Formats: sequence, C-alpha cells, structure tokens
Amino acid sequence: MESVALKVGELANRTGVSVRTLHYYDEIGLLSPSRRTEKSYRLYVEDDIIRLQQIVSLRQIGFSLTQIRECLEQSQFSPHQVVQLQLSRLREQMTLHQQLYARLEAIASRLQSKAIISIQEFIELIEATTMFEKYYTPEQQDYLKERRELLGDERIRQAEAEWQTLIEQAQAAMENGLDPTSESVQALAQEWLKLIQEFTGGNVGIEKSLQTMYQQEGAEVASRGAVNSAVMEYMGRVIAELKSSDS
Amino acid sequence: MESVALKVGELANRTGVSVRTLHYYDEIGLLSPSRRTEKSYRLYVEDDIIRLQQIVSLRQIGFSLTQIRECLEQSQFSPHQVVQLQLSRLREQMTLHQQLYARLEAIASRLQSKAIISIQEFIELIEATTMFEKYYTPEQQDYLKERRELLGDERIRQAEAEWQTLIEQAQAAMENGLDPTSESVQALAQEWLKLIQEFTGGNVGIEKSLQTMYQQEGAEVASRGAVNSAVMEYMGRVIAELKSSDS
DNA sequence: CCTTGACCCTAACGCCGCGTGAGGCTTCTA
DNA sequence: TAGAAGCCTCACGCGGCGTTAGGGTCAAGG
Repeated sequence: MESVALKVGELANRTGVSVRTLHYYDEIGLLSPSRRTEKSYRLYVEDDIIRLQQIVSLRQIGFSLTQIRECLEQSQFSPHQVVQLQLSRLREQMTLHQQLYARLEAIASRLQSKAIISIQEFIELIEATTMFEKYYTPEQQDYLKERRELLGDERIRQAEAEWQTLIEQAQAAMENGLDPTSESVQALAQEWLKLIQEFTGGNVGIEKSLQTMYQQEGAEVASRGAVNSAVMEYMGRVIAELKSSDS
Repeated sequence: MESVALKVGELANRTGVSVRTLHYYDEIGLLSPSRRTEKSYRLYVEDDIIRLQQIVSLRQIGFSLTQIRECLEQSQFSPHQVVQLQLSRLREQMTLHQQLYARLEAIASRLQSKAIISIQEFIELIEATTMFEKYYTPEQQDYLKERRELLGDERIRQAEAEWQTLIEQAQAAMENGLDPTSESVQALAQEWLKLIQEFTGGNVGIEKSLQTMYQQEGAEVASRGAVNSAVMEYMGRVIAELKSSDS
C-alpha cells in the first residue's frame, strides 16, 4: 500500500474540479496540497483529496468559499443554524425571482397584444407594469390578467383605439367649452364609463385602485401621456353630472 | 419655463439612484450628462433624466447594463424576443434554485433527527443526500421523506443504533465462519430485512434503487463507511438462503 | 541525443455593478 | 470668513474562478 499522491491535472480529472480552481483554492489557502515535488509540482495526498470532496459537497449546497472555510476550520459551528440561514437566504432570493418573473410575464402577455412596438412604448409598458404593482393588490392583478385573456388581444387593440378617439373627443369638447350637461358630452361619458367597465369587469375595488393611481400619480403619468389632468377633471365633472341625473 | 439641469446629488435624491451609480453610468458611457459646469460639475438635463428613467425601468426587469445599452442605442431590437429570452433564463435559474432548496430542505429535515453532529457527519449527510438524488426518482424521494416523518426522529435514531448492532453481529458471524444456513445467522438476516422494510415501507421500486446504489457505488460508499463489501456479500448469501428456504 | 507534446508553474487581467474610501476643489450657509 | 456640504477624479475591493502569457519539466519517439 503505497501513498497516493496526485498532481493537479490528475486530481482535476478525477474530481471534475478544474485545475484553475485547485490553484485558486491553494491561493486562498482553502486547500493547499500537503506536498510538492522538488520542482514545486503540487502533490495532493489522500487527506487533501478528502478535504476537496468536503469542499465540493459544501459548495453543492450553495455555501460560499468563506463559509466553507469557517465550516471546515472551526470546530464550533452549528450545521443546523447554517443550513437554516442558507434556507432563509435562498427563500428571499426565490421570492425576488418570483416577483421578477411575474413582472416579466405580465409584460410578455401585454406585448402579445401589440404587433410592433417601439422602444419608447416598450419602456412605457414596463413603467406601467411596475406602477400596476404599486396600486393593485396581487389578487386584483390576477383578476385583471384573467380579464385581459378573456377579452383577447383583438378586442384590447380595438379598445385602445377607441380610447384614443374618446380622449380626443373629450379634449375637443372641453376646448369648445361644451356644457357637462349637454347631451353629446353625456353620451361621451357613457361610452367612457363603458370602456372602463369593460376593463375592470365592474369590479369596484379595481375602480378604486385605478382612481387612487390617477390621483396619486397625476393623470399624465397614470395614463402614460395619453390624457392630461385638465381633460380628466373635465370628464370627472361630466361623469358626476351623469351619475346625479341617473339617480 | 427655464431649462432644468440637475447636479448629481439632486438627480440621485429624486430618482433613488446613488451618486456612485450615476458616476459609473457616465464612466461606461451608458448615461453621460449632456452638460457640465465650467468647474466640470455634471449637469443632467431633461433628456438625460428621461434616459435614466428608461435605464432604471429596464434594470427593474432584470436586464444587464449591456443589454440596456443595446436596447437603448440600437433601434432594431425586438422586445418580444428579449423578454422571452429573459424569461427562459430566469426559469433556468429558478429551477436550479428549487433543486438547491429541495436539497437543503432534505438535509435540514435529516439534521433534526440528529441531536449533535460533527462536521464530518454533516458532510457525509450532504454526500448521502446528493447520492440519493442520483439513485431515487423525485417521487421516491418524496415517499421516503413521508416515511421518515411518519416514523419520527425518535424511531430513526433507534433504528440507526439497531443497524450498528446488526452490522457488528454480521461482521462477527462472517469472521467466525458461521454457515449462512445456521439458525442464528438466519435470524439475523430476518432482522436485517425487517429494518430495510421499515425504511422502504415495503416499496419494491425503492428497494431496487437501493440495490442499484449499493452495486454502483460499492457498499462502503453507499453506506457511508458503515459496512464493507465483504459483509454485504456475506449477508447477500444469507438472505438468498433465507428466501429460498422461505418458498 | 534531440525534439515534440503533454503537463506543470507563477503572474496578472477580466468579469459585473457598483460600495467605499482618499485627497482635493467649489459652493452654500452662518 | 470659516466650516459644512457637495462636487470632482482616481482606484481598490468583492466572488469565484476563466483565460491568456511566458516559461519550466518530463516521458516517449525519431
């Protein structure tokens, strides 16, 4: 039974760890071979190999090299604690990733309804999505996602075009000083409310969140430049009129 | 309406981006302020601020600075594609994390049944866990986890002690050259099988996986040093004898 | 005996996205 | 007029190696 002593390359081949990694571990003093040849070739004896396997094992469960060092060199350390710590860190990471994933998915699904999109539009979409996260509860977000799928890309594109028209009409009405009680403006308001209804599915909570968003961020930001606050204020009056005459 | 022009600190305060980050973005040419004072203070005008917001938005959905640069500076690029790419990368990451999490959880749950544990034992536990992943299907792993919970920590500790005893007895029997058909050895084999049964719950697939593991890795590795292959071979013969006499 | 090719060595930069000083101006406030 | 606050430009540090670059060593083959 002669003593085994492997050179870096040999050890690397057997363990699947790269030569550079072994060099590095030597460099930082995590695993220095017990022996060297007279030409200073690294020679790893059995104990070194065992230590390497330990390092690899600990690396596999996501430990950093610093943690591994502490774990191997200090006799007092609690696996229980360290594993729990590792788990909680991982959980944090994972929830962050899940949030990111949800965001990306939301963006992806909305991208589908657009055929071609400019970078500017793309970024506005991202901003809108993150704004949504601020003002809608997760449940509301799920609900809205369902609604969008239910309506279909086709209808969404249509609705967006209709919005454009409605906003232009509202702007024109306001600039022409039309009375909020006038018939044509009231009809406009009805269309306006119908579109919102279609979007919210009549969900009151969502309408409230939408209102909050417009109040907090201002009409320009909330609508991403589609409408300005003057028009919103005007339409607010029109709608109030509509509702009071309604009752 | 005078032109807005913010100094770094002001911009930093308004956007929540750190001064250092703004410096860095300037350094790598991602966002260089359009103007400077004569004392070379950075002055960010409106366009710069817009660009910063775009950068922040893209960063929020996990884009690298390089990606952001490409996205902003090249007119031809497909948001659809990039988002899909990002999603698939994230999915990969997430499955890796989930695997890691499962590993850590498995280790944590087995740590519970040990009161105090040495580093060496801890590492052996890790190795055992990763070996399990190799030889058992995910379903089998779930099943075994359930079994362990069902048996309880107490019983597991007991069983491990019993194993020790059994192995010692088997070793002694072998060394004393006891005949595989002898009554005492046959009784030993029955205990042996009973313990395995308790662990596997009588699941045939799991017994097969266990066998495969012992064959592929060798008894010493598979049992983590608890038993050597000579004893395993001996007990194999004893058990074969038991089964043939059984029928 | 000499060459060739497969190894080995050390040293040092590169990655990514900044945080954190150090050392020295400028600008605002008391 | 001083001191605080804010600005500037370097430049190192992090983690875990990959990747040259430039040079020795060793066994086999011509």
